Amino acid sequence: MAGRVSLKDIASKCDVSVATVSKALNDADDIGEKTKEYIREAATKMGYFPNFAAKALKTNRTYNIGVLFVDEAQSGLTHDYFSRVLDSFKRTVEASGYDVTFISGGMMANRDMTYLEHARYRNFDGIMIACVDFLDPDVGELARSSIPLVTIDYVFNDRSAIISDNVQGISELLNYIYKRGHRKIAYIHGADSSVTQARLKSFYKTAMELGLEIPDEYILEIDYRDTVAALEATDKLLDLKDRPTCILYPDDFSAFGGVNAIRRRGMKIPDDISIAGYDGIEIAMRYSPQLTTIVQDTELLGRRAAEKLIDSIENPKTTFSEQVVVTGKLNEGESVGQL
Amino acid sequence: MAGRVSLKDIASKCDVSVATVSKALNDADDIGEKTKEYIREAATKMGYFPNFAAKALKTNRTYNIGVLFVDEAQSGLTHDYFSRVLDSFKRTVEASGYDVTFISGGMMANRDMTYLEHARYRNFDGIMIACVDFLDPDVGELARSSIPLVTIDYVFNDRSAIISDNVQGISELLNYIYKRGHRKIAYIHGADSSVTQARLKSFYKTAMELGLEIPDEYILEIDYRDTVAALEATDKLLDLKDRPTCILYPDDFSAFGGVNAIRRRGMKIPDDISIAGYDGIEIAMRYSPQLTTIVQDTELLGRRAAEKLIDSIENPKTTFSEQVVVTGKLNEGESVGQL
DNA sequence: GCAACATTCTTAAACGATTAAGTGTAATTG
DNA sequence: CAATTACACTTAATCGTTTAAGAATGTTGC
Repeated sequence: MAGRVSLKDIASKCDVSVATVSKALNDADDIGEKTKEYIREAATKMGYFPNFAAKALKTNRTYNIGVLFVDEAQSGLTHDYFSRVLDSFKRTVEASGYDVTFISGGMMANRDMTYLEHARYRNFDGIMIACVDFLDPDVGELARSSIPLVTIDYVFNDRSAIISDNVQGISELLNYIYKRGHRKIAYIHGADSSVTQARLKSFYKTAMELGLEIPDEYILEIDYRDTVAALEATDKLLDLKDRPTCILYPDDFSAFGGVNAIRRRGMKIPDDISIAGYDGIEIAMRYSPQLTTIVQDTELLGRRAAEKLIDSIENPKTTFSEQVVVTGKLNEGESVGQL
Repeated sequence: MAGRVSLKDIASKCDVSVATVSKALNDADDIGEKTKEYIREAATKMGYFPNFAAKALKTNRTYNIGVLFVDEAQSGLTHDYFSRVLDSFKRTVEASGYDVTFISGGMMANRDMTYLEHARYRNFDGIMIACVDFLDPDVGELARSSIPLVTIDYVFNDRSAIISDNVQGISELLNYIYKRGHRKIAYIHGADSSVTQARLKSFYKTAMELGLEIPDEYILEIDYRDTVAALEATDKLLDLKDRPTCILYPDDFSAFGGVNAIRRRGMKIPDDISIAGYDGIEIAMRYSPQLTTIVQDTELLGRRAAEKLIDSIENPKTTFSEQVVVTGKLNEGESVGQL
């Protein structure tokens, strides 16, 4: 009700010094039990809660975590996969008393700041980076700073990272498709990145293990989440004399682009051709034919990232950098037919 | 490189007082031009940027905006429509030097805070509320506070709000469907809320204007974004002796649930039955048949919300509360056939 | 009975900025 | 030329906390 109540107000009300009030509320051990009780009671009665800025100024701790989250494709928060990771991350850090603030580049209080400057200005206790162009020098500068940090799906030299197990995912997916009788498998993969490289490598390795021949024209590259490019790439594959019987897409979203191309020709999934996506976005699981895909454990990815980050904030001595791998789960779905 | 540089450091380096440095950097008019230049130069050379906490403590301005964004359906940030609004909001406020921090309820620094307490603790300059249960008493408490605030798609007494024009949207959609020759139109609407009420009212009004008969069994209620419920509701409609020729869904997402029910029966869209969604989420625009839907102008919604909020933060005297209505745009798509 | 210690509180400095009020010098004015 | 004004700076208080160091009181040990 009243304007903000400060320690001073409580102090005068209780006839003690400001220091006593501060210590009482922080449960210091040089304050008597009865005094503590008395002060605490008055504090709640007066509706006191600490002034964040003052506390931050003095303690150099903000309980605020900066999140760098700039979709390369400019689709921002709309990217389903990372949105979920972020959401899980947010819930976990909040449970430990941290807030989440977005790190922005560009203009900031009429001054052009780099990500690092912004992070230092806001004095974030830690930083999470996801879904950005990791080759951006500004991002690199941030990663080289001394601020506790965790990245998702990208490993910076000697910094903690949570990465989804793309090797296992592709391998499991490919094995499943093989088991369903497919031998002619095409892979439309995403644009170059560490994730793409891991997947491609796993694809070739698994194919070799299975004794599969993969002609060069079965491998195409498009941008992630580009339904139009996916449509065109699919058309190219369907135009081949020796058509694949199954097509892998970089992500579920672009798989939908493939579906369009396939439907346009009057072909049916999975009867005439099989497809598989990656990520397990909600709509893919709900739509029919339900997509065969690797469901990323976004909940776990976000939570692990949060846990790791908080750990390195609160125990800087004992915490070491590490890469945590989170495995996805095959959703068999209905889009890969039995041959 | 060095630890943080403070005004004091610059002051001693430049042989002036701290006050002079502060004023020089803030371009006060009682500092000589050459001195300003000299100090500014030293400041950049030393890598100075202000300490946010100190500034906030003194000026009582944080340049931080709290966003309350709790999906009722627990899907958090994954809600496509609001994610986009938030993204646009974020970009706009950042351009004016504000940051965005999530307001969380529940645990916060080992104390259970209400939204308002959290907002006051962080000293947000302003607050944006979207995508929450507006009947939650905690949300109401926040709305009744004196902090500048803007809501999206809900109007609190005497507070600014940005709302999408549901009346116009439904009307335009229904008129289009009518023009395509449909007379038997069913409406599966969302759960009760101000948005739902506006749409329903508009639906009935427009139907009356067009002289349409809407039997009661054509009107069903489900939760928003519930594909399973949408599937079941669709089945109910398709089981009627007197089937509708077109079905409206609460949102694009649930429309996909309807598509499943329809496809399951071997029926084709729009040949055997027509459907329409609402929102214009990305996948709906990319998938075939492209959904007939009202595309919400999420970019504008977010931007207007940001503009309004910043205005009321920076010009508290001259700014008045108002409700801004943002109209959507009909996407004709391919899911409503010509009869 | 007095040094030593524990307990509980207070004093005061500090964090890094902003800003009203004060000071000293130079320029203007009637 | 004395008085006023303008200019360019400094002093010092302040925002709301934390925390090291000091002080007052009571307790213990020998």
